[in-house]
Amino acid sequence: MNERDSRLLAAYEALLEAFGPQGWWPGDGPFEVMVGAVLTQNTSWRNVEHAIGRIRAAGAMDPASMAEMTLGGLEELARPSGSFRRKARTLSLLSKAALSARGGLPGLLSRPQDELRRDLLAIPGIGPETADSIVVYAAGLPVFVVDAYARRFVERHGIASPLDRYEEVQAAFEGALGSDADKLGECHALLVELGKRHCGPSPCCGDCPLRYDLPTS
DNA sequence: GCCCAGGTGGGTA
DNA sequence: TACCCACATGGG
Repeated sequence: MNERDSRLLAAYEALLEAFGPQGWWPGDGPFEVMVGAVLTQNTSWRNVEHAIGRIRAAGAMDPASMAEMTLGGLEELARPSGSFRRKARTLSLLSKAALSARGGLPGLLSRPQDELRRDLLAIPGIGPETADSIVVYAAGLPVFVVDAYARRFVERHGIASPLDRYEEVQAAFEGALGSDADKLGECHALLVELGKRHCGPSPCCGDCPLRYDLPTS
C-alpha cells in the first residue's frame, strides 16, 4: 500500500465515521436504480425524484412497460428532470436493451462486468459515470464512480497530478479500496455528501471531517 | 434574474 | 487532445 492508497483509505474511513453509511443507491429495485442514474445527469436529486414519481404513477417503472411507451409519453414523464427529450430517448433504449437481453434484466445485470459496461456505454446518452453507477449500484459489481466531487476531492488533496482522465481517478480509488462493490459504492456516496457540505467552489470550511490542512493548491 | 445540479455528445481548433 | 456549447427543469 503506497502513500496515495493510504490517504484515500484514511479519507474513506474518516468520512464513514463522520457521516455514517449513506445507503445508496436510493431506489426500489435495479431498474429504478438504472432509471435514476440516467435522470440524475447534471440534475439535482430532488428533480429526479419528481420524475421517478411520475414514471411510477404511470406504471412505467419496468422494462416492458417503459419500452411500450411512445417517446412523447416518456418525455412528459421525464420532464421535471430536465434535458427530458434526450433522457427519454436514453430510457427508451435502455428499457429495450433490458427487455431484449437473454434472461431479461436479471440476465443483463449478471453479465461479466466489462461486457455489461461496454453494452451500457453503447447506448446514446449513457457515458462512463452513468454506466458505472449502474454497474455498481444496480448490478452490485465492484467499480468506482468518478464524478465532479471525486475529481474535486483528488485535486484538493494533491492526489491529482496527472490523474486527470476518468480511468486514472477510478483506478486510484479501486486500488486503494479494493474490489469491494459495497465499499466502492459507499465511497462515492460519501464523497457526494462531503462535496455537498464542504467542497463547493469556494475553499473548504474549517469543520470538514477530513481536516483540510493538506495542501489545497 | 442568475447560477447550479450526483453528465453526455457533437462541434471546432 | 482540449475546450466549448446545447440540453432544460426546478430550487436557492
